[in-house]
Parts: sequence; structure tokens; C-alpha cells
Amino acid sequence: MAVTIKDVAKAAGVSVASVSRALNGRDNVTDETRHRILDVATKLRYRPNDAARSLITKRTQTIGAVLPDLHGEFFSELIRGIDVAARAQGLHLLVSSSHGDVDEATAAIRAMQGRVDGLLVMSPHVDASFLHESLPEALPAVLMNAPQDHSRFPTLNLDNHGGAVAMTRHLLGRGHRRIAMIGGPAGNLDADERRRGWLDALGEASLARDALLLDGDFSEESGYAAGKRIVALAQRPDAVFAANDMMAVGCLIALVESGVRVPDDVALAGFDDVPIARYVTPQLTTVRVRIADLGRAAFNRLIAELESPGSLPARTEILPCEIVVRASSGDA
Amino acid sequence: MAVTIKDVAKAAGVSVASVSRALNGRDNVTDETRHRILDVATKLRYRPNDAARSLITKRTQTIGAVLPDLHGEFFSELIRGIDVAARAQGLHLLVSSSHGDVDEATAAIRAMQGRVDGLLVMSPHVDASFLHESLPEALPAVLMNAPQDHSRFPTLNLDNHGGAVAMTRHLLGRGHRRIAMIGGPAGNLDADERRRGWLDALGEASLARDALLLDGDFSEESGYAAGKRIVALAQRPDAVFAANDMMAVGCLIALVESGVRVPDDVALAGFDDVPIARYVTPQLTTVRVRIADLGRAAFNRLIAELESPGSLPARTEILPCEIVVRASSGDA
DNA sequence: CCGCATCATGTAAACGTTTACATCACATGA
DNA sequence: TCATGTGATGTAAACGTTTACATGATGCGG
Repeated sequence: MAVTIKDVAKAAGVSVASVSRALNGRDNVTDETRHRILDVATKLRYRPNDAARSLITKRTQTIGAVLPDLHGEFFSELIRGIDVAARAQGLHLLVSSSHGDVDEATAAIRAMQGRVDGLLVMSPHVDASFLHESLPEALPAVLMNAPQDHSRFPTLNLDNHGGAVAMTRHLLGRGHRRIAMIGGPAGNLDADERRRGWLDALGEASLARDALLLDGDFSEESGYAAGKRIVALAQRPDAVFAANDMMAVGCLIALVESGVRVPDDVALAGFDDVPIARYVTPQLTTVRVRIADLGRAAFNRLIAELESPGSLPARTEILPCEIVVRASSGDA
Repeated sequence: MAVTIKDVAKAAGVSVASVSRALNGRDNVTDETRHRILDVATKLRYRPNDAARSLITKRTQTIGAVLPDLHGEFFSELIRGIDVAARAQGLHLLVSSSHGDVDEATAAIRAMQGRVDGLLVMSPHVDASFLHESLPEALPAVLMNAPQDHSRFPTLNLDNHGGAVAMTRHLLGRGHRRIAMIGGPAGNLDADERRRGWLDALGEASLARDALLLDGDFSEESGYAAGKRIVALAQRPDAVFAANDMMAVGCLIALVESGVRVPDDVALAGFDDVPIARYVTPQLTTVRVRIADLGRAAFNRLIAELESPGSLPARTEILPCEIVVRASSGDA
């Protein structure tokens, strides 16, 4: 029923080959015939069948994004960044998000096989190396926030460690000595790196020995719970560094509820710089991660890989973070 | 290079037809041969070629989502809702977002043709009817937040009008009489409906005559600007109803900066119930829209359409909103 | 034991492209 | 004038499936 290349060929009085050539901008077609063909094609509202085209070219003009169960702003920034970049290249974007664990992500990748020309994978799971192994050999892929242990794929990571070090140093610089951390979920790479950075910076100041680490899972609730625990502590920390902003916000609410003043009694810092960080009172000191940049960089890397496969070494790139000092760490 | 159905057939000692039948769960295959085929297939790591399959079946197992330039939470909630629902059905999700105007959206739809079995389209543009006309006849589609003027597609809308009426009544009930609105961008359907609801509710109270409408465009900055204008007003309103939360937040910041107390001097309300609404001080009274529900409902509608085309009438459904009273409207 | 229905399996066409190769017209140079 | 090169166009194979139809075996009633 739909109009095919044959219909166009017939109507234009040429062969299908010529139509194909004209439409794909090959140079071995007379300008005159090309024009005639193009005219007919638009007149007939011809649209090439993508499936047929993919079948023979083995290209889908689509890239896939496999993402973990990210929340809110992070997620939208990332997807939007990738989407815009993809559209600029005339590529489509197939997404599969909210994968809680490596198994789900692996399944998603498997399902995308054959539907995409390349893959953008974010899997902040420490056991993600297994996932990398299960990525098909032939499919170009770029990893984000992935463990960089001998992966055969280009990888882009945030400088979680560096950011955490910088923030901890900032708090030390403000004169704080007992700097507690609310950690992220177990098995999460970002959380691990941030914790490590905090510890390292404390170590520099010879304060690592009695460092206080509270459990958290990146949720606001877990931050709130941690805040309540802090309030109940015999000896309160001077400062609390939450492994992400939402936990910092939860903690802030808990502290305020209990009459603990921020930053006067306890300084507070987060990580991510989500929009909310600027709207809480006091505004939250945090580490800014340029998530849109991450998405864009990963996409560009993938494009490079698509255009000349194997040309780039599969090295790991680290995107810097910067600390953003606001009132919650005693800005004034 | 990749293993095809022929390889499986050869290895299993059967014809390609039998392999196809076995893999697709047809019943006209002996259990014994089916097992053998399945065994061979997994052993060979066979994966059907989607392009070839699509070519003949005319199905892509993919649905497309065409979205406007939504921001943050809205966007992620929606995509995530659709994604989860799609994956549950074994469908893939092709997204194309951040379309500022109808032309971009139309282009996106055109590009998706042939790649998707159905379309979810959100286009809160008042001139979207043109877009509907350009949707291909054959492609099932469900519209969200669309003008419902004789569209031939099922449409799901939020009850913007009802929500605005309810909120305005709430403010009136609190004793406010001069209730200003910060409006949304021109040509935006949601903004229009919210404004209309506000005016209607004022009309009920015979207060529509000197209603004060301030310009805005849904951005925080425009809310801030409106707030500054309000501060400068000779006769300030008792209450401000912003057409969305981000403008309400911007306005709040402007008011606080100028020493205007909320809600004591001026009550404030927003629309959307984005997460930030709960974190500002005072917490923001707003209208909750269940965006995830909208996505899910639209998706289910689309699935129904896919399974039995034309069975459902293309009627418009309105999803209710509920008002959430918090401190900014004088909760205490 | 024959004719017939039933049912598993095989054969081959079809889906709509791209592209290697063949063909053909024409210009060029000797 | 003829061989040869060039460049546009046509022919047909190939891509990897699904499926209508053909085939052949098997079981059954008469």
C-alpha cells in the first residue's frame, strides 16, 4: 500500500537503481534525471522503508542509551543532552532507563542489539565489568560512570574522588575537624569514589582515624534518617558531607527540625548540585557535576567511534567537578 | 558474519521455516524439533535480525515519544513512566524531545515514521491542530496536552482549568480578594487553560473585572521579574497564583528579597507540584498533576489502539488535578 | 487395503532497499 | 573509421526474515 521505490521508478520512467542513487545523493546521476526523480518522489510522498534499508546497509541510524535508575534532573539533563546531539547528527535515540541492577541493564543491552548502531551505557555498579563482557564485540559503545578496570570500551567518568577531596578540603579550610560523611548505596561506584575522596582528604589532615561514616542510599529519606542519628550523637560532628544533594537536603530537614542550626552548629555539604540545592535554606554548598557535558562528551566519543571504528584508544577520560560554596558551609 | 536463521536451520537439520515457527512459538511444530531448534539457537547465540523481521511483518516493536521542551522533573517522570510500561510490554522506546515549536515536532514525527508502531505526542501548542493533520493516517497515536478540537486521535489532557479554578477558590476561601496571576507563555495550551480557570473562579466571586495578570513564560526568571514588579506595585495583590511552580519559586525569591512576607503579606501558589515546591521556605501551595499517570494512561491507550485498531473512539479524557495546600498560602 | 483428513515439515516467494556488474551511448584519439 | 575510455543507466542479486502453499507421512474409517 505504501509507495515504494518501485512506484517512484515507474512514475519517473527510470530504474529503481537510479532512484536509489538520486535519493542518496550519489554523483553518478544526471542532474536532469535527479530532479525528475526527486520531483516524483515528493509528489508521491515517497518515504524510504527504514527496515529494508537497515537490512541491507546494516545501519539503523539509531543509537541506544542504557541508563540506571537515575532520578529527576540528572536523568532529564542527560537524555536531553544526548537527544539534542543525536538529532543534530540525524540519528534517532532509543532509550532504556531505570535499570536497578546489572542484570536488567544487560537484558536491555541485549534487547537493543541489532536496533542500534552504537550504545551509550551508564552503569554505576561496581560489578559492571561483567556487563562490559556481555556487550557484543561488534557494537561500538561508550561507558559512563563505569569502573575503568581494563574495559575494552572508551569510558567517561566524573571526577568523584577529586570533587570529594576538594569539598573535604574546603570544609577543613573552614576550620572543621570532625567531618562526617553520609555515604551512598553499597556497590555504587560514584558513592565509593566520593567516600574514598573524603577519607583521603581527611588522611592528609591526619584526621582519618576517627572518621565518622553514616549509612545512606542516595535518597532524601536516608539523609533524613542520618540527620536524626547525628542529632542524637553524644559528640556531634562540626560538618556533614553527604554523598549526594538529596541526602544533604534530607539531613538538613532533620537538623532544622531538631533545632540544630546550619551552618552555625553544623556545616553541611552535598554533591551533584541539583537545582534544589539553590532553593533550600540555607543554600547548599555542593560539588557541581556537569551532567549535560558528560552526556555530550560521551555522545561525541561514540560518534567518533562510529565514523572510524577502532581509531581511538579505549582510554578513560575523567571530567572535572568544581565545588560550589554556598551558605550551608558557612559562606558568610 | 552474524549467525542467521539459515545457520540455525542447517545446524538443527531442519528448514528455515521450522526454525521460524519454533522461535515464534507457533503450535505446528513437534515438541521434539522445537527443543532441538531452541537448543541449537542458544548454542549458536542466534539473534533474529530485527530489520528483516520488520521488513516483512511491518512491525517494529517500538513506540515513539515526541515531547516538547519540558523541563526537569516533568520530563523524567514522563519518560520513565513510559519506558517502564513499554518494557513491560516488550516494546522499545524511541524518544525525541525538546521541540520548541510545532514545526520541530512535525519534523520529528516525520522522521519517526516507519520506525515505530505507534506514537505518543505531547504538544501543548495552541496551533497544534496542524500537527495532528500531518500525522500519518495509518500510524496509531495518542495525544497528550493537546487542543481537543475535533482531533481524530485519542487525547489525554490534564485538568488545567479545573485545577486553576480549585486553587483560585482556595485562595478566595482564605479571604484573599486581589488575586494576581503570573501567566505562562503565549500560545501554550496549559498556560491558557490555567489562566482561564483563574479568571472563571474570579468571575464566580465577581472579581474578574480588575483581575491582575502578569506576564511570564514558565521560567524561574520570569517569575522573579514578575515578583519584582509586584513589589513595586502601588496596590499590591493579597495573593499571587503563578501558572507553574518554577515561576512561583522565582516570585517567592523576589518577594523575600524585598522584605515582603509570604504568606503574611502576600499568599503564593503554584502549579505542578514539582519536588522543589516542598523544599522552599515557606513550602509552596500548588496543584498536583500526576504526570506519571498521564504518561501511563496515554501509553495504555496507545497499546489498546495497537492491539485492536479503531476499536476505541477518539475521545478526549481529562485527568483530574488536586490542590496541595502548604504554608505559602497561609497553611497555619 | 484404499481414500482421505491431519499434521509436521519443506520450498520458495515476498518484503523494499542497495549495489556489483552489465550494458549502452557517446566522445575521444589515433 | 575503429578501438577505447567514460559515464549514465539498467538488471538482478543480496540482505534475513515470515508465511502461503506444496509435499509427504501417518492414522483412521470403511
